[in-house]
Amino acid sequence: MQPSSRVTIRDVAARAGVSVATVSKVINQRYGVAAETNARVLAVIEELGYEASLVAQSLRNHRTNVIGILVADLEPFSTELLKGAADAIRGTGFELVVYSAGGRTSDHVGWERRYLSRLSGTLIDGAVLVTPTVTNVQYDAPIVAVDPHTGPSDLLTIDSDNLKGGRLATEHLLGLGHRRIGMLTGRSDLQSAQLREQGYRQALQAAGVTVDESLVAVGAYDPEIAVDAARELLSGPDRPTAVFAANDISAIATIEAATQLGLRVPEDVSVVGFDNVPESALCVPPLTTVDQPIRRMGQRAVELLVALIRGEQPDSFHVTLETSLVVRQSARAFPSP
Amino acid sequence: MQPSSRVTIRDVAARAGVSVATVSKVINQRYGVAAETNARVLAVIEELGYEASLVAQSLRNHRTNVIGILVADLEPFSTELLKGAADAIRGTGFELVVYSAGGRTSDHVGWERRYLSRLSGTLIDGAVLVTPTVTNVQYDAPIVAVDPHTGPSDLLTIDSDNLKGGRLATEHLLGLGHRRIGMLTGRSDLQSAQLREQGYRQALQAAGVTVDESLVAVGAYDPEIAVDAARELLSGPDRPTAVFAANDISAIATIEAATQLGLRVPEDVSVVGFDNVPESALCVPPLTTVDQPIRRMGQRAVELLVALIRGEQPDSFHVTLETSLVVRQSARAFPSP
DNA sequence: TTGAAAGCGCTAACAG
DNA sequence: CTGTTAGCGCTTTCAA
Repeated sequence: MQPSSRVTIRDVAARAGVSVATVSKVINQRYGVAAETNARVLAVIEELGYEASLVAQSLRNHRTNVIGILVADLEPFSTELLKGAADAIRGTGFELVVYSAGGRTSDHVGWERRYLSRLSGTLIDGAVLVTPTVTNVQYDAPIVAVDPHTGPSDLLTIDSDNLKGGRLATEHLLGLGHRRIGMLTGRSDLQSAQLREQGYRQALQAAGVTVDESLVAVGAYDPEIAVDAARELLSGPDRPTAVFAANDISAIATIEAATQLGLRVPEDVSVVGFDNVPESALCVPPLTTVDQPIRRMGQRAVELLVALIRGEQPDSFHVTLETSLVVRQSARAFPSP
Repeated sequence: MQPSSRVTIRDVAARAGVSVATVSKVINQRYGVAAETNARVLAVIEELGYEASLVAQSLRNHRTNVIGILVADLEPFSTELLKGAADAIRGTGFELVVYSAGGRTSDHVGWERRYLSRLSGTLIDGAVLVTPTVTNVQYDAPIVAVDPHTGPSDLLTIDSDNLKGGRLATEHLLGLGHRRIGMLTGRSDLQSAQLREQGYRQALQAAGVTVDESLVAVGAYDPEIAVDAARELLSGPDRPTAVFAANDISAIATIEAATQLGLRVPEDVSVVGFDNVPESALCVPPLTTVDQPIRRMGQRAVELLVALIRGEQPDSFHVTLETSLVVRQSARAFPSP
């Protein structure tokens, strides 16, 4: 990158024959600039194609009008959330920047603390944290957490009714006649994962089915971990006839594992997922899953954050949206008719 | 936001009883710091939870190791691309930041020039431009364009075989017996839109069908514009029996418009889309569409950009990936059997 | 081995 | 109305 090729405020000032302060005033529409000077500076700005450096500006001003969305990775869930966030940002006057920690969060717990430290106060006025790995990120800037970490926290949070969702999925399988129902659990540090598992256990218990712990394996919301765990789960002689996976990614991985083992879905194993990301409809067979309104969660998170930044009192500290069952074709009656 | 609550290098220096310069050296692992001092500073950094401000750093250093992805909006196409970009970024040592112009690009042509000006040189080392609205963004930082603007350009570009895709879609419809085939075109400033339309025209011509210009309407890749255009197109007494929409979003909008008009898809109108975003499988009926490998495009774009930033010669200046037809259920034989 | 000072691009007081 | 100056948080000479 050649030095000096970027147009700075000094270039504009020099070309217009004024000081940088004057140019700054023109840019920020401050009072005290002669109409003629104003016009001349504006012309030079146009001519040179000058735009103020966001970085330099935010180092001075503490308000930047950009909000950050910090995600562990860019995968179906987080990108779906981004669509909702984008919907909500329009017309607010804020801009959106997304930071991705680049997956593999396992080897870097606390990435959001790091990112927040690096960005907040400068660059962003507030942040939405998606599936954070820690509970307490105390910062001066407003923060909203989506699908938060377990444990008590003073953060504002958005989530969906994971407990009910877990129950719904399991009850569906029970209703189809399954009794040996396995579960691929999620990222144990997230509330959502714990609640989905709890819903699973509650539903089984309510139906008088004892949980066989050998049928519960960790999928960690991760496709690779899930595919291994699912293979293991489905390999035994006494394998489950149905599997509830804690998210769609794991459910898809389960179908993959089943296929590798020569098992057909849903004829030999039924699979139910969680999330209802668009990919769940693409998979073969189309996935029966629990819908959580991901886009709406992204929207609410941004709305809440913007209100906070504007100094308004939030009307609620924890928002929980509804979940519901979406029946497609990956689960069917047992024993097979 | 309370002032002074952010931990800065000065806080660390004060607490460790050294100068900021020394702290900086410790952070950057420069030579010339006593082992003992080093340890003490490190301890304070840990204690205070200090992280260097990305903004301040990048104002000084011209290298930041972050690359930017500039998108017009966060919708199915761009988010799909992001997934590929995220795949490619792992292990490169670069971080990813996504900037969204917040849709409604129509009222702001040249958003990417503005963003680039605001970010490049500071904050990002290079950028991927997704569906840019202008052709010449000359910058000191490396740039790769995905689905580029029309007209000659010196940018490195990634796209897919849009001409062939347009032909494939139209030939499929012709093969089903359709002759009155309408088209909902895309954003006319993008090469992809022009080529898809050209493919449509070529296929019709090759089949000896004259293009009825009243059957060609502008959808602009935009759901709202598309739904209106589709309604118009399908309202006439002499309506088309099939519509090729320039992207899946428009195709889904077409199905919506048809439904509003009391027309069934595919019984009364066949619809074919373009992109094969996950949403295309979710729609009712599942969309027959042209697949372009969006994730792979995102991957290639990032790979190319990283190579460029590292000063390597790119092996190619324009990468065009394959397109293929995906038959689902939104198009069927005409006349209906 | 350490620190003082300059400066990245910008804005805000304050003088002129 | 305009320019000078200081400083945001950081890194990098250069002296001490």
